[in-house]
Amino acid sequence: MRRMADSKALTPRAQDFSAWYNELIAKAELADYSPVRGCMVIRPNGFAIWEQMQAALDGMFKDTGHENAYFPLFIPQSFLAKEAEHVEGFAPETAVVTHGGGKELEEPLVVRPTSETIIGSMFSKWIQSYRDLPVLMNQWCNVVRWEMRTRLFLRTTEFLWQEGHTAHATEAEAEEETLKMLGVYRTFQEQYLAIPVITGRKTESERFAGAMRTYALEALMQDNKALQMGTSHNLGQNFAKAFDVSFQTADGAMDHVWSTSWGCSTRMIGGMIMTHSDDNGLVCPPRLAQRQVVIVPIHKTDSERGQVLEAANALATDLKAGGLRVHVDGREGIKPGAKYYEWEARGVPFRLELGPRDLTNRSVMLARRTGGGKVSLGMEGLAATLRGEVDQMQRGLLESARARREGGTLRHPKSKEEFVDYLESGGGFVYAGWCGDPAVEAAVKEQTKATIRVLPDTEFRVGDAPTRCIWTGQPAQYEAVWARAY
RNA sequence: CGGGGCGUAGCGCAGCCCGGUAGCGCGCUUGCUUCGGGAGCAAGAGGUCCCGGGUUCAAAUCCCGGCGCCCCGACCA
Repeated sequence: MRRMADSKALTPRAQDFSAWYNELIAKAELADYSPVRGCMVIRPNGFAIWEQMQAALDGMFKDTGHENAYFPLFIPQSFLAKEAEHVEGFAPETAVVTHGGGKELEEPLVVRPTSETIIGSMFSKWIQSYRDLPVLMNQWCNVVRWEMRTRLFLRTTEFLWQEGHTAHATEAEAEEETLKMLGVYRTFQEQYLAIPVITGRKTESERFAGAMRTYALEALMQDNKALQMGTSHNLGQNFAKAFDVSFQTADGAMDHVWSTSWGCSTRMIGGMIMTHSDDNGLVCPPRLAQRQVVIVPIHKTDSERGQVLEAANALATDLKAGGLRVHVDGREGIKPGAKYYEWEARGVPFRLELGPRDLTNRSVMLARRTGGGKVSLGMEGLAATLRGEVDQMQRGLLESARARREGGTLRHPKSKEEFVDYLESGGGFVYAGWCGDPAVEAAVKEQTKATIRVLPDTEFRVGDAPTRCIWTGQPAQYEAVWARAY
């Protein structure tokens, strides 16, 4: 009995975080390995989460004036080369198609690692006047980056994402857009994923290849490693110049547009897993759960079964009308306990147990995936009660994730030794002064494996900014957040 | 690309050292009994032992050569 229980349980996080992560994904049936190295199959349970994310983000993009479009998978190889930094950054990780229809192609085609180039070439056709601006587009698509080492959801050769691409008449407008979308991501990640993020600027070493400035959102996972949850780039006029995206201004002059791009991907699913889940399996924030409530009917005899199932279905109908996503698990031949374990592993936020005793009492047993055991509830007003539970769990997940992050954060170490010790002993974010020298970044990485995740926005800082670089003791140019990262 | 590990039933593994009819657990199918925290019994289905050579009367097992995957390091959403 003991052994059987063990064989069904996940490796505990404390024992081996990486094994736990992989086993959880298998057990919750979120994804599986493909026959092709480095690629993943997203299974229905995982894809449903992605669909919830897409729906929420897509609405937010449209609310901010963006339109969806679709640009092709294949990009002429020469396009990448038009922006010097861009080709240097992406060439090593592209997949290239050399043959089609049994013949060698005149020009090889790159499978898109991102679409700035093809979009730049199209924008140059479509944009003539300042009256055409701004152009605010987004596309949902797959991209391919030939990675050396992969990990389900966090880094795979092919992944799903959205990439927003915009063109503006002025630098200020482009910067505003870049920051606006960073804010949209932040709202989404806090309100839906329940993941607290730090926003800020990337340093030169982590700037997007071809961008003028890159901003990012960084979250801290349960193992105290940082995960980049999305990026937003002010591309300046770099791609506009490379692809001649120019327009006539109101006073008749010619200028190149200022463009932006921003993206976030299925990696967020990995971030969600590593932020909230526990040794029993996935914990899915209720706003993103395809099934917020699962009803498990309990019965002994056939007549009970009929009655209980009927009541369960009626309850489901009622709750659905009340705006909840509900599933009745009427499978036969599986004991209720087995169903409990299964739905817990899959991250369903709420379980309702409905049996003969409940029918007599006009009650139902509620079990929460996080934040408390079972309680008996009356049937009256249950939908409203559960909507309240959804909100409460959603807030609770964000709050506890924020508390955990702050617990794993060191602000302003007193010495270089304290800084290094913290990073080397499995600590999370460290806020410390930085003189701005890239060589310091490299040296810190060499010794501690930690990098500057972000130069944080003001609101994430506490107290007076450090005056000295933690590494060199020189005057600090920036306050930086350091961590080991995925 | 460097280091480590592993390829045997859907999944996890044993068997290999010491060659001789391919096994165990979970899962799956059918039936009966069960059902408020991972059910029990009974009967079944399911395998080119990663691939290709070689040695041998005989290879999952020994030898040679490939391939693949996972984990740990250098790059990356």
